[in-house]
Amino acid sequence: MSDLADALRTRGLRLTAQRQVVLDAVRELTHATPEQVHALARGRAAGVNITTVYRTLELLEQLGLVTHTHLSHGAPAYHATSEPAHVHLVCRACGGIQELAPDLFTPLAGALLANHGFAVDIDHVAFFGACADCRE
Amino acid sequence: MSDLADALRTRGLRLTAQRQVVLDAVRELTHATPEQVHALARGRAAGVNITTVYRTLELLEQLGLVTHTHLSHGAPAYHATSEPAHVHLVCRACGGIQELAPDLFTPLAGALLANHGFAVDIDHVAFFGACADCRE
DNA sequence: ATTCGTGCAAACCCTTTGCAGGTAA
DNA sequence: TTACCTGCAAAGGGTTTGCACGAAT
Repeated sequence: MSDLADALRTRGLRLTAQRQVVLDAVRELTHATPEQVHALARGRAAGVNITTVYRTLELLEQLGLVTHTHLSHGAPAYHATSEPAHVHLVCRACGGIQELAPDLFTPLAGALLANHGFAVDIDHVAFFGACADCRE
Repeated sequence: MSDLADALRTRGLRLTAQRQVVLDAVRELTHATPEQVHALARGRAAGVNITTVYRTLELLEQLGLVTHTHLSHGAPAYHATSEPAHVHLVCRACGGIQELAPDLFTPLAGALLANHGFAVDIDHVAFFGACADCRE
């Protein structure tokens, strides 16, 4: 039994082809926007509607199976929680995205919790700036 | 001569009442959305149009007089670059925003630059998570 | 007199909502 | 059978664009 089926079952919700396909798409794509998820999912389950993609992403997030970050001014980026946690470095010049293991970040997260009582959601961390190539 | 007049003059651009009023509004408000800037500015310069607010914010950002951050899913938050740099702690539960001196953050910024060649834009840093009150 | 800037309206993108029919359980 | 889920279409928020008038220089 899959994670999805379990999570749905324990809440009395239904397992549908659309939900399966949307979760699969998020897992395969990295930093996928709702539109990108839609593009992949619609080819697999006979025309999954964009509306359903939005509703399903929201549901999957409540179930704890996916999260999202804001990596640009526009659409949010979704990824599966089964991936290892990471922070994002977003270059404002070239638009490139680097993923980083959260190691460098954990001391700061600890300090924010100790000094300010603030528990950072590490999956939502994105730093904007200029990457090595664009800084020259 | 004001910062604004100088910056405009050196580029052959014109000083208008609207531009003055929009910059003043950003300086007075903290984390102001374009809509909030509009609300304040329109009362001062005989109905500044929302379109002009957007165009002026973009211009002021190019001139280096304001910057913006994304503190929520929706509208961006503008602030004047004359304010001291700070990072933002955004609570996803209550929506509250704390500002923090960047001290805690500078070691990480240094490490990102040294290890990854990435120059973080400190005015765009926002951490999402749960504040002390909402964590209980 | 020349540009540049503004207001208005319409278009645009992304997202949410209302509703009726379809489907998992 | 009975909720729940989906698709469609329309509405909604935030933002951008085209165009002609108006204003700074």
